[in-house]
Amino acid sequence: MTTERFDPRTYEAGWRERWAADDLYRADDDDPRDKHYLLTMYPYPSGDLHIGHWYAATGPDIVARMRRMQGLNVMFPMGFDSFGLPAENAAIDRGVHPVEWTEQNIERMRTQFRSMGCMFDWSREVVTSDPAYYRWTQWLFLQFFKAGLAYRAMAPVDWCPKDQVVLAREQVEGADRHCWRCGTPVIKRDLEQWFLRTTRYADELLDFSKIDWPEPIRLMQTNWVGRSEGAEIDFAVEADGVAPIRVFTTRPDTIFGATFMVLAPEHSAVALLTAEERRAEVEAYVAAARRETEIERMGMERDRSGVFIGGHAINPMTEERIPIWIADYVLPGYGTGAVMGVPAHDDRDYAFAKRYELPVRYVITPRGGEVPTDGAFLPHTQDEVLVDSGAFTGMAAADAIAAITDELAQRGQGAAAISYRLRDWLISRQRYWGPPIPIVYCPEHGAQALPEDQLPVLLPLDVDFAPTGVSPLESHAAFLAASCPVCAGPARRETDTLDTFVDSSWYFLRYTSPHEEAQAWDPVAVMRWLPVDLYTGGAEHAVLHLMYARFFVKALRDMHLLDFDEPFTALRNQGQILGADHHRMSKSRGNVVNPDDLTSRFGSDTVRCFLMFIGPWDQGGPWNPSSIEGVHRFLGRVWSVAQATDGSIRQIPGMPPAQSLAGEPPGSGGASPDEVESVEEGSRALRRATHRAIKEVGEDYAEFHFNTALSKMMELTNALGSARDDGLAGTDAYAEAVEALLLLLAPMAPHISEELWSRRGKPYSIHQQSWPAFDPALVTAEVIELPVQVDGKLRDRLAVAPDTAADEIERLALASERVQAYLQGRTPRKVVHVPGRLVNIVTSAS
RNA sequence: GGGCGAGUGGCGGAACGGCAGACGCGCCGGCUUUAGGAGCCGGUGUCGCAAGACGUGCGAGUUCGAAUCUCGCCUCGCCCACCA
Repeated sequence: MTTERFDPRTYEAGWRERWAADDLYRADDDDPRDKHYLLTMYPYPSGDLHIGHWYAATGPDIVARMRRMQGLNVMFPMGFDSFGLPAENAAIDRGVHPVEWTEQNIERMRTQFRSMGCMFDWSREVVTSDPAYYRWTQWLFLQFFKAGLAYRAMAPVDWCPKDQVVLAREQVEGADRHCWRCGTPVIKRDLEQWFLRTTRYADELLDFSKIDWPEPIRLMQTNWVGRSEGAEIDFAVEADGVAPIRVFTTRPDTIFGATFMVLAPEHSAVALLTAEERRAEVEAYVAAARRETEIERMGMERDRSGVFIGGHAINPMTEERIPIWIADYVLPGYGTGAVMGVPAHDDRDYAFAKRYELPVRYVITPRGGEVPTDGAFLPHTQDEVLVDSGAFTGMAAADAIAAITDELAQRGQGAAAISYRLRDWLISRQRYWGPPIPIVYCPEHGAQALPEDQLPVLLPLDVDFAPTGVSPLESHAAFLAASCPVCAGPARRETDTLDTFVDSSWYFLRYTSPHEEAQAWDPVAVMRWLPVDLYTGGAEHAVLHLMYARFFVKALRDMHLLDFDEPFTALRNQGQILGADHHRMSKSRGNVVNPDDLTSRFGSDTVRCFLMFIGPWDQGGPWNPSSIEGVHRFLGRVWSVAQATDGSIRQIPGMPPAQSLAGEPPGSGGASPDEVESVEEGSRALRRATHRAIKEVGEDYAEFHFNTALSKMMELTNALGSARDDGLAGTDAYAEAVEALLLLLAPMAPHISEELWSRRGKPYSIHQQSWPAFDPALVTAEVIELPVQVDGKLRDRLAVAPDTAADEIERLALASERVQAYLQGRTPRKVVHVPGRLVNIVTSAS
C-alpha cells in the first residue's frame, strides 16, 4: 500500500466545513449527560487574531474536547467584547464609524477563529455592542441602581488626559500611575461620576474557599481589597462646635506616642480648624495638592511636606495638646483621611516629625530592649512591650491593641474598626462607544432611572467623535432630549457610557441563552450551566475583570437574580507569548506574529501542537518558531505509522535488512519460532507503551501540561515506528496503539486525527468517540531497571520484574560485581531500598 | 520599599526528596540525491584517549540520598506602592 504524502492542506479545511455543517460542537441544553461549562476569555475585536489568541484558545479547546470524549456535555462558547475605545479612536483617526469598524473586525476574526479548528459553539456567540446585548447591560445597571449599589457622586477621580476619559482605580497601573490603555500618566480631577458599590462586598471578595483559583490571583485580589484591622479613635479638638476628629490606626497600642495629628489636605474639617493667621498658607497647600498629578505627588514623597494649620487636638490617653497638620501623605480615600502621628513607631510619621521638628516619644520597646537615646526610629519587632504608657506600661504590645481599644470604647472615644483599600468601582466613561447609562435628569426630580420598557437606550449613529473631554453624546440634541419618568416633563439624558468591564461582568451568563429577547438570561438555562466549571484567560485581569465578575455575581445573588456565589469554580491562567524581541506583541513595535502565514505553510494542527509544545502553558515565553519543523515532522510520522500495514516494512537503505515477516501475517506458519517470539515480545512492549501513554496524556491534559502530553505522544509514535520496522504493523497491538494515539491526539490536533481515523475506516467523528481507557495492569513496564547506588553514587543497574521480593533485590544488589568492586571489602552499614525506585548501599559513617 | 514567582546543556524545556537533561530544536557523522533541500539511521551536558571525575545561579544546612526541602545572598520577571 502506498500512502499519500503528508499534506494537511489537502484535508484540514474540508473537515472544518463538515464539523460546522454537522453542528458537531453545539451544546444542547436538554442533553441528559453532566454539563461542563468551559470558558475562555472573549477577545476585544482589534482586527486580527494574533498568535497569542491561538495560544490562549488552544489549551482550553484541548481540555474541552477531552471532557467531551469523556462523556460530559461540554459548552465552550466564544464571543466578542466589542465596546471600547479603539473603535472610537479608529473613527477619529480614519473616519470609519465604530459600528462599521467593529463589524468588519469581528467578521474577520470569526473567520480566523474558525481556521484554528476549535470546538467553539458559535450558535451561542455574544457581541456586547449589539443592542440585543447592551439592552440587558443597561437593564442590569438599573437593577444595581434600584438596589442602592449604583450611585453618582462627586469625587477626585483618575483622568487620562490623552484618552479624555476617567478611569477606574483598577485601570491605573504602575509606579507612574499611568492609563492601562495608552500609558499616559493620569491626573486627578474632581468630577461627578457613577460608581458601583464594590466595597460592600469587600469581605466576601476575600473568601476563596469555594473556588480553585491560582494562588497569585488570589493574592493579588486579597492585596487589592487590602483589609486592615485596627481601631477608629476620636480626638477632641480645640474649636467650639467642631466635632472630634476620627482617625484610623492599625496600632492603637502606640497611642501614648501620638504627638501630632495629620489630616489629608482634602479633609472636610481642615477649613474649620485652620487658624486665621495660617489660612493663606494652608489654602495654598491644599490647592497645590489638588493640582498635582499622582506622579508629582509621588515626587513629593521624599519631601514629606505638610503645613501646620494652627489648630490643636487632645490625645485621649495622654490628654496632651497636639498640633494638627495637613500633609499629602495622608490619603483622603483611605480610613478616615486622618491619622495620629506616632513618629517613634511609624517611619512615615518619623520622617515628617524630623522635617518639622515634632517631638518623638517612645512608647514601645522590644522586650528587654532600651529606647534609643539619639532620637532614631524604632522599627516594629515581634516581641514588644509598652513603656511610658500609663496603666498599660509593661503590657505586651499584642495584648495592648485590644486593651487600649476596649478602654477607649468604654469612654466612648473609639472602637475596633476595619479598613479596606478597595474603592468603589467607577463605571461612567465620557466616551461614545459603550452602553449609554439609562438615566435621565429632571430639573424637578433629579436623576431618575429610565423605565425598563424604554430600553435599550440606543447609541445614535450620527455623532461627532472629536474628543472634547465630555461624551460625544453631549452635543447630540435628539439624544439628549428625554422626559422625566416621574412628571413626564422635559428631562436631559445622561451622556456618559458604561465601562466595558461592565459588559464583561455578565457575558458568561448570556452565553446560556444568547437569543433570549424578553430577559437578560433564561433562569433555567443559567441554573443548568452556571457556575462556569473552568475559566481560562490572562492573569492581567486579576483585579479587573476577574474581580468585577465576582462582585457582579454576588450582588445579583443578593438581588435574587442568581443562586450561586462565584462565577468561576476553577481558573487557569495562560502565560503570555511575547514577541521575538521579548517584548509584548504590539503593532507599534512591529513584533506581532500572524498565525495565518504559519497555518498556510504547516496547517492548523502543526501550529496548535507547536504552541502547546513551547513549554508549560501557564508560562508563555518569547516567540521562537525554530522548532515548529520538529512538531510538523512528528505529525508526519503519525501520518506514516498510522497507515502502515504488515506489508509496509521499510527497508532502511544502507542498513542490514530488518528482521522481517514481510509478506506474511505475523505469527503465521512461515515464521521461525524466534520470529514469533520476537513479535510476541514486541507486542507486549507496545501494549504497555500504549496504556502508559493513555494514562499519562489524560492526566497531563487535565492539568494543562500540554507540553509533556505531546512529548509522551511523540514517544508512543516513536515506539510505533520501531514496532513497524520490527514487523508488527499487522498485529492487534499495533492497531490498538495507532487508534489510541489518534484518540489521544484528537484534542490537540483535531484534523489529522479525524483524517487518519477516517482512513482506517473508523466511524465519523473521532471527536464523538469515547476517551480511551487504560488497563492498570499494563501501565508499568515488564522489567524495570533499578539503579543501585553505593553511598549515593550510581554504580550499577538491576533489571528485575516489578514484583521481585525486596530481600531478593537487596541480595542481587549486594552480589553485583560492580557494587563489590566499590565496596572494596567494606561491610555495608545500611541498605536503603525504596521499592521500585532504587537501592542505596551505605558504607560511610554519617 | 513590600509581596509573589523563576534561575537546569548551544536553545525551548523534562524530572511524587531517589538514574539530572525525557521530548524536541540545533549541531556532528552516515545513507539516499547530479546538487541543494526533504527524508531516514546514529551521535551529542562538561573535562578526559580511557577508567573516571565534575555538573541544576552562589554559599551554608537537613537527609542514606537535594534541581526539588530550610536559611542567607545574587540575578531576572510580575504585581502593589505614602493604605496609617
